[in-house]
Amino acid sequence: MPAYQIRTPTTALPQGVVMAASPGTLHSPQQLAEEATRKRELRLMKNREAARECRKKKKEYVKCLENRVAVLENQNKTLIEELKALKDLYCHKTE
DNA sequence: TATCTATCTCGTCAGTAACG
DNA sequence: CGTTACTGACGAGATAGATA
Repeated sequence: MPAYQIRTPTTALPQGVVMAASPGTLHSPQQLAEEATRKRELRLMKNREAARECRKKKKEYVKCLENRVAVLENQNKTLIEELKALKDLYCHKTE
């Protein structure tokens, strides 16, 4: 599992989703088919939401990495400047 | 302006890890 | 072991920019 992923189980049902009837109340093949369809639609809806959330998290993760790259590049630049200055100082001392 | 191409976005499927 | 959430891969449609 990627490091940016934190599992947080969701309990809320997506908007517009109606809970299926309890198993004991199903009888005819018609009802069974409807139940299967409902289950499939619910699964697709949840997966759709999950995919959106996953992509959002990934985007944020990438943005975070890009920020970190920028910070490190700046630090590197500063350190190079500092090293250069110290070298100059040292050279002039030894002359 | 019509067509082509590259890139982006979204939904779905399939596989996997984690949980109870 | 069954269920659930997460995510990589894929295909389809949308969009933007280039070219004749």
